[in-house]
Amino acid sequence: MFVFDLSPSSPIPIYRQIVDQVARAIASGALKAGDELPSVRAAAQSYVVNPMTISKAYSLLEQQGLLARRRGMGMVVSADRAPVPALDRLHLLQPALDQAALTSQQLGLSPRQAIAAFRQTLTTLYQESTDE
Amino acid sequence: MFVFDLSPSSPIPIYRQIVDQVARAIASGALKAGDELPSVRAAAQSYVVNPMTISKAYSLLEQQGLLARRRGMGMVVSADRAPVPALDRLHLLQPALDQAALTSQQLGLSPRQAIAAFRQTLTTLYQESTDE
Amino acid sequence: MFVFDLSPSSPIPIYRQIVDQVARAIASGALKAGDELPSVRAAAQSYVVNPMTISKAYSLLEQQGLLARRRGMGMVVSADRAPVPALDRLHLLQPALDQAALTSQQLGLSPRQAIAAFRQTLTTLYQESTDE
Amino acid sequence: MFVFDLSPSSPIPIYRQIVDQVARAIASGALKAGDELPSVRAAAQSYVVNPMTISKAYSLLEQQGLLARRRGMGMVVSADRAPVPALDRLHLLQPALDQAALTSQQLGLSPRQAIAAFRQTLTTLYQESTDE
DNA sequence: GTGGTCTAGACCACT
DNA sequence: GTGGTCTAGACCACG
Repeated sequence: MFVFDLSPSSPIPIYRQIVDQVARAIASGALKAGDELPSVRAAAQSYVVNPMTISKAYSLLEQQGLLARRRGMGMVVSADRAPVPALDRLHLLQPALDQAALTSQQLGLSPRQAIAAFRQTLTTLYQESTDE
Repeated sequence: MFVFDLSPSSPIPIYRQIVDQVARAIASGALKAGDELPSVRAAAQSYVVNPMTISKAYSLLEQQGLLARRRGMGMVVSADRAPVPALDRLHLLQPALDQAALTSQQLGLSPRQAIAAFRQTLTTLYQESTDE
Repeated sequence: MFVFDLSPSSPIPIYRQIVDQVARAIASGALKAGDELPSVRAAAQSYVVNPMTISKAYSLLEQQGLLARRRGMGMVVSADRAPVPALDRLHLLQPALDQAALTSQQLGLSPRQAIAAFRQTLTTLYQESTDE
Repeated sequence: MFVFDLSPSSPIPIYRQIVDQVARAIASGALKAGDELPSVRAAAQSYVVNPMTISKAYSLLEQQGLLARRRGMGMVVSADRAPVPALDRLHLLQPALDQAALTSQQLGLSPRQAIAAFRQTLTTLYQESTDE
């Protein structure tokens, strides 16, 4: 069963965190067509969140065509979704890269410096997840 | 005169866009002590923004000690601000890098791919500003 | 044996689709007194539907007096049902017409356009069923 | 200012009624780009509905690109929406026509009868709105 | 059991 | 003033 990683204190609304995580999990293939998601009530209890917050996230994902409702039987990953090819996944990363590049430029840093810092950040992050 | 780059449709509030851009310009040395900023009225008119929004941004920058209010003469960059050393500027870049790295990981991309895409993004951006 | 035309993805609940179709078939004379309906189990298997859904639909039809339960032998169309006169059948059509007319008006279409489109729709539909 | 026609007793959820009506009004040209909608609070008070219900409808319309948020200044009809050509508006009517045609067929009515009844329905409805 | 809708009311952010 | 988010809790429809 899929696990969310929610930060209630983050400025990003909870429902948005859920939407983003599910969307990325589908894009990366971690969630496949037909996979079930935690029920609204179960997720609400697990993450100590109001059921409506979970429901709102699921509804948005349904509208995007990523999830499908099975009446009375919960939500599943939509059938018509192939894992997104790596090239398109890079597109999903682009906004974050644009932001970082712009900030770097406005700070007067060189591309060399920015890339070095990004490499360091990536290394640390990916190592953490390997450690677990 | 300093020029803002504002996107009303961005999820980042307008006043925040202003604050960030001014702060970075000062950190990078693009804005130096004594440099004048556009008046609230002028900026509001130029960028089709509510004057209160400009004013709020200036007030925040004043609170941070980056700008100083000269009565009847608009805002100027504070005198006591030396350009921030490159090492500290990297710290200002870190949040954007964290976001990009996290997104990359959730999309199932390799660090190699992410760095290559970031290098490309930087190259394009820095070239544009050279062209002008 | 009577055939249902069920759309699991339709916003109309499955049990309602069944009820409506059987009721209309009886009204039009397509189903006559004594005609048998598929057993709950058979229908559930054929249409990949929860048996309770079929059962619920049959129960509703029984309540309306359209179907009769013969113990151990499935459901049959009630004996006391004469085909509904055409005038009354028009009444059963009215809600669908009301909906179409209202939509047409809200879209700013002329009655002329709406009727032309409806005629086209009917022609296509009736032709299809003749072809089979 | 745009006026809704809400039926709290209808099986169609209130937020859906709002979404449909606004979408049709934009499609028909009754609402034009830049037109303002009633504020969430004002509408909630006028129609004796919870503000969240209005807000939900507006959010859905924003997602569809029909409405745009002006931060702190309410919702307006999105700028990039030309009135939908009549041909496309007929497409929006099609589902209702399909439903009516199918019902008519299942009732064993002739196309002639169905069209006559539809014409009558349209005439009554359009006259009513002229009378007002 | 499942999700959907709605309410009442609180708090926050933006302009 | 504007809309957005979240909660707590009720009720409904579907399978």
